[in-house]
Amino acid sequence: MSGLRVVFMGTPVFACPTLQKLIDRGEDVIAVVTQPDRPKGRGQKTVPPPVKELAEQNDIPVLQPPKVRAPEFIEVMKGMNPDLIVVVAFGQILPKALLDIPKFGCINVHASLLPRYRGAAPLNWCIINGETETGVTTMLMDVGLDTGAMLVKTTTPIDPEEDTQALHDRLSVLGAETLSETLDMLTAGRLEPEKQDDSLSCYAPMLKKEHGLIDWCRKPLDIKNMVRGMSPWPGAFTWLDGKMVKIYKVRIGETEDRLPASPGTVLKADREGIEVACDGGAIIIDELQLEGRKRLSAGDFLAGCKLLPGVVLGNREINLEC
RNA sequence: CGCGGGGUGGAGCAGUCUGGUAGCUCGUCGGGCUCAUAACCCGAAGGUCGAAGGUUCAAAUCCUUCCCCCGCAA
Repeated sequence: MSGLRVVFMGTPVFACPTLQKLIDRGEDVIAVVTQPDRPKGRGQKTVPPPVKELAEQNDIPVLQPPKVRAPEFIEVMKGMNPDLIVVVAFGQILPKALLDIPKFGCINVHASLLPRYRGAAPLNWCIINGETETGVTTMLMDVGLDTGAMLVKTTTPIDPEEDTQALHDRLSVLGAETLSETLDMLTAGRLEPEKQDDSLSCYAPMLKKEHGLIDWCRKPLDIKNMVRGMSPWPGAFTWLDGKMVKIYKVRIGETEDRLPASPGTVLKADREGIEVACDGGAIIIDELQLEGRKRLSAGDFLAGCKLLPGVVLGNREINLEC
């Protein structure tokens, strides 16, 4: 408990543990700002952001401005006279007029080791690029995108088998803890903001669906990392029989000598998995999902779909009866 | 009413258009073969075909309504 008047800004599930932490600490969370309810999912039903639901459960006033840079919203925020604004995966850029309002500024929880992986999708890109370590950084926000001075940094190793979902769940909790630590230091007057070295920075842009298309011409390790980084969303995929197939889990095949096979060719398909040729080796698919169907293990998938060696994946044309 | 696919023994699927004996690949159980096996051979059990109503001599199949799952889209 630091007795701070805090406004929390965040939107998805990732932000919830941090909001919960603020509540548990007994901070005076005077308002929660989140994105407007939006049509989402099958049926396009309008649903509230996860952060909104958590806030309402705790009787915290919720604001959902379409644009936080709107002058009217800035005025509302000024009127609240917050000591601090905590921002976690909010989804909108905060203008200087907003950043200048709180006495202690705006603190952001970012899911990477800054200055690496600034931007919207740090978790995914860390895994896609095969990083072995990542973490959470809290920073004092400035007008740039994730360029503010760093406050507290927590690192954690990335397991070679970990996918984005698992990392997401871990880092969302780690983020809450890191923020808590940051607040402790803030109230103790021990924070020492450290400027980011821009020359070491890189960006993690928002993922698009196309990022998930598997290029079988790449190395086994690259493909495996890509599948991990895309799971569960947007999902790595390839084409089979003119249908989209999502690939959720793969292994790297034995790099024994093989007859040359063009990338994407199914080498073997049995309950052990579906082995597919790629550059310099093979990838074994363990878990996949045909469009409109359930997510299945390779064994279950093959029980109902005769997938024979020689079939080539990825070229979006019909080449077998399934 | 955003678009589309699907619910059939324990798992995954075919059969539905052109109503008429419940099928396939596995799994399970029993037996056999084998030094041995997740391999192979033989046999068996196991299903109100998502639910309700309707049409019909007869419905997994045709008509109506409802429930659930999933891909796109976000």
